[in-house]
Amino acid sequence: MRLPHVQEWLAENPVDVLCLQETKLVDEKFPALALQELGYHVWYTGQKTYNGVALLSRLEGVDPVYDLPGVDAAQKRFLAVTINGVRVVNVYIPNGSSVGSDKYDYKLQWLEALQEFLADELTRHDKLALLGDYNIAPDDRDVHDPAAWADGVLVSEPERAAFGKLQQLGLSDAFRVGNDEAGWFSWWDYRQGAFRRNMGLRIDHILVTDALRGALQNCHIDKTPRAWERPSDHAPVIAEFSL
DNA sequence: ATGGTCGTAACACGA
Repeated sequence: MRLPHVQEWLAENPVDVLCLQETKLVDEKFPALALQELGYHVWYTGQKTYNGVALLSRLEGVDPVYDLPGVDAAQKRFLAVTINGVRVVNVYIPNGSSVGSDKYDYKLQWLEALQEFLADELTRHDKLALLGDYNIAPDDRDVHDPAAWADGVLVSEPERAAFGKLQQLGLSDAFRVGNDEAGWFSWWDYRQGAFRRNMGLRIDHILVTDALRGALQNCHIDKTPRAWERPSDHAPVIAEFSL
């Protein structure tokens, strides 16, 4: 976790809720105090070197869940907390490595388990947001070079179908509520000067129920921290609601 | 050209 970057970003963007993925820290090493000092309640579940998710909130939260039922609990990729009546579900969906690999099969299984979890949660929560690193570019507008990426991991039809099933549960892609343009990305490879050349993918998303969609004021991607020194390869997605 | 970068960790691996 790049704590100085989180602190610097929050100073400019004092959001009510922040979801982090790939913290890559065991819980004993999570910088809870530094974030509490900024006025946040924190929840986190992590492991050494890989995965790890965290959730920050200015308001108190209840009913935390630290594992997605039905998948390997050793991989820390899931964290749900209810804040101000909104069920916030933070996910780090598996990357999948390459189409046809064991990791790809695991990704599709994980997405199936996520759909089942959400179908149940949605019976109890009118206002729900599913957000994080999905490792899926929903359609070709979300890919800098669709021909080069065709059928590869992050864009393959089964992955996009799984994303579609999440939408069919009644969830809307907040970014697409107000923007149908191609060429807006949230992740750029470290190689080949990909960020400078805007060779990216939009794989980080905020999906919301209709009750939240009605309160959505705007949704955008902040490319600023991707240009910082030693950055994350992702850029934050920001959604604003009037609740 | 089946490459390239990054971080952690270890001389490889996952992203």
